[in-house]
Amino acid sequence: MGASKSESFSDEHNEMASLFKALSHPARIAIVDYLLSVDSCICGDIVNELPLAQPTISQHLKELKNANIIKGTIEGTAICYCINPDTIDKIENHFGMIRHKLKNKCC
Amino acid sequence: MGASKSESFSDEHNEMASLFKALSHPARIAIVDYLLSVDSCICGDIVNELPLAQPTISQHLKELKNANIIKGTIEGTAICYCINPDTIDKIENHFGMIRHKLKNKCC
DNA sequence: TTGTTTTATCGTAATATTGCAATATAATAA
DNA sequence: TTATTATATTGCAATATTACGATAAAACAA
Repeated sequence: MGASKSESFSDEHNEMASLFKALSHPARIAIVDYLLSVDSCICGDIVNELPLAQPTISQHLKELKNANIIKGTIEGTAICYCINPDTIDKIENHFGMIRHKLKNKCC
Repeated sequence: MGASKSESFSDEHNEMASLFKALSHPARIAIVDYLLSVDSCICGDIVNELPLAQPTISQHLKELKNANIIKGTIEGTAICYCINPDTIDKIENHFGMIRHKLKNKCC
């Protein structure tokens, strides 16, 4: 085989796995970090910030967009990218649940 | 190509990406969830909980162990698995940083 | 119109992941 | 010793990901 048996798992588990998969590459972590490092949204200059070719970055941005981790709005010729706080919330809530359950355990 | 250019990114970005990669499969999310769902550590019955063959689960457990997300201690014939709270802390701190930086932004 | 700039898509090669049967290993029991 | 039980490893096929050159598309400028 090779494909993951996602149909065997719950929607919740698949959804969280998809979010983490979107964050599972250093280039995508670096993109998120860069978007956070400036005060406003970033219009256009992400390609110059990373040591990857433009089509590769475009592909990584697409994955982050598909996972709703970032949002992109067209501004003339460029595209402005921003973090989507709602998705950050979702991930934080997941770890809040983990933290809560860990309190009841012996480890 | 195909291999990710991890040497081009910072240690911090690579480390976070590795943690998220370990959580990027629904079976591994389900394993973590199961370990959290009982009051004590789990000795042995993870294989019966998931719709995957024993070698596949062993492989997923290995990845979670390599990422320090779970710990395993030998108990006679079985192995007891537990969540490693330190790694959960590390991930939570990362999102704490993201949350902090998001407050200074316009989105 | 033509040219420029920015981002997306296509095509493809290199590499990684997923899943499992078969087998091996390790600890205990009989 | 020989079983038995629990987990790990090996080997391989199927599939997914990563990266990038070439090219396309979209918006604007001259």
